[in-house]
Amino acid sequence: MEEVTELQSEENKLSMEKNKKRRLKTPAQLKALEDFYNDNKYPTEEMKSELADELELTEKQISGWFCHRRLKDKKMLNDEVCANGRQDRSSGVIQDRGSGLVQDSCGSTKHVHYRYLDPKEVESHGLYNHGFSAADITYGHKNHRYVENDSATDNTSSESSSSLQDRLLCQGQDPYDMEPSSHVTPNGSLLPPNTKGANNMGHKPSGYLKVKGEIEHAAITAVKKQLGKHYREDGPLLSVEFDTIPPEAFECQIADLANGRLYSMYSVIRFFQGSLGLQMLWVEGILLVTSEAYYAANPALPNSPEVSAVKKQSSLSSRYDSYFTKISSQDSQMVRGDFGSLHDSDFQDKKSHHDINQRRNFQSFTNPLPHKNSCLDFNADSTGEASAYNNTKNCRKGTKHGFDGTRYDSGSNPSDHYEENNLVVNQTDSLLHGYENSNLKNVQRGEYVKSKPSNSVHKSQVYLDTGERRGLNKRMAKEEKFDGDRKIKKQYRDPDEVRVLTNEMTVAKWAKVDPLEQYDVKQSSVAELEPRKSQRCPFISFSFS
DNA sequence: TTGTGTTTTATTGCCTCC
DNA sequence: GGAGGCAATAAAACACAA
Repeated sequence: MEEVTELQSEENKLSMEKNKKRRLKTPAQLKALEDFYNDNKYPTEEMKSELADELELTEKQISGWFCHRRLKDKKMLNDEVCANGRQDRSSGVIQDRGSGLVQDSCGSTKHVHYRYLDPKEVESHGLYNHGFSAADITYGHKNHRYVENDSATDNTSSESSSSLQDRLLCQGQDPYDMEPSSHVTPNGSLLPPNTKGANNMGHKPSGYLKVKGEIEHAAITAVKKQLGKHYREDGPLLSVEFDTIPPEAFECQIADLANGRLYSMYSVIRFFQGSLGLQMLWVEGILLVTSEAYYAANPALPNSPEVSAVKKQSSLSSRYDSYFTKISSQDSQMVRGDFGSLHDSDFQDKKSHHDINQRRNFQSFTNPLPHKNSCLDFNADSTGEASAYNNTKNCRKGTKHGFDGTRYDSGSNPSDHYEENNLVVNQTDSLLHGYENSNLKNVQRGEYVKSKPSNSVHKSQVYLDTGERRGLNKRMAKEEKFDGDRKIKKQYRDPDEVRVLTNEMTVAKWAKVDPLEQYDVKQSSVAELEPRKSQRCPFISFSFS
């Protein structure tokens, strides 16, 4: 009898050990579970039973799996919120830290999951924004992710989570990009990117984050200062961090009906970025030029009526104005466009769907060396394939629509011709010599508001299909990255530009750390290089072959 | 090959709701 | 009080770099 009991005990022990030995679900099981989970996160007993039979698992296993799956979702959501919170704090532009968005915003209502917040990431990853806003983090998004997984062969929950996390965390290639879309109210207070952030009000970040918070208040003030009287309390929300130019901006095109050509809006933006060395960013409907030269006001905005008055405050802004003026006045055949229309309701919808991509993509459009960024450079390495699609457009745009007429005093040098893709670029000597000074001129403090761009250029939206767009974005990003690297090397070969480059890089580097210092550095850069500002304002003229 | 970190699975205790 | 869910924990499985 005792032997029987002992034997049973032994069997039970073995059974327990056998059961304790966890067994991985097969891919098919996981797929079925994931599919089911997508439809119903809380299956009933019957469902569990059916699923258990179907998958040859126990109901207990099914229940456990669903339980853990929900936990996983929750954890991932928290992680994402944390990531968002970190990038909010570290994006280096504008943020209201004092509002109480705290580091533990990812904590559950029950427990504070500090283990989900790696302090190291705050210092490392945190500096490289992930480009996810809280709005992006929805169950719908997740569901979509699972749907995608369904199409894959052997997709496990592990892979799905990894893919999402990759998207979240592996976008930090370039420290210059991907600002999240947190917002401040007109008075500068933070609109928490998530409700949990709000729930955690009262806590304050400590140490590094605390410092950041205080600094970014100043950044808000700085931008307000830029906006000056055009800042309206009742106006559109000022983005805490500069939104990147939406991909639609690069996709919408400007039609030159007379010549049967289309020029991308990206061409225009690239032109300003490259030729004028400006960093252009969307800030809630405002095209903001972060080198403090000017910003282009969206005519649709409440403050737009005041724009025309401001643009005359600076000769520099007048120059920019002239660009658009000439576009509108000289080329009457050009269909008039509207920068601001990028921010109409239609765009906003699109924007919400492409937030992730745009932040990711714009990284590639943001040249770390903006003052050397031009379509000339961009084309220099192009092979003529479609990957240079916008390069050509860029130059064409510049040629046909006022770039010639607004090249100020930079004489076109016919000898400097680069022919590529049926395009001839007339390179001015200013590109080679006085280029960086455009920054310096532009950097002068003041309010520069471009006159209504909507009256100057017109977009006729020609959207690529998703796949094509994705491919182009990818390719552009790749090329841009390569181009940027190449330009860095190129620039270092030019001793005359090394100093400027260093300054630029310093600014960029500092900007990642301290947005307030960024302003100081820029100003100091201006002061340091001020004596050279008499050089001709660089501009590039273009002409078609 | 090994150490380390991450993910997944199983178990357990606590809480809430009916 | 039982069922279901959540959260914590442990441990196996896995991935990956040195």
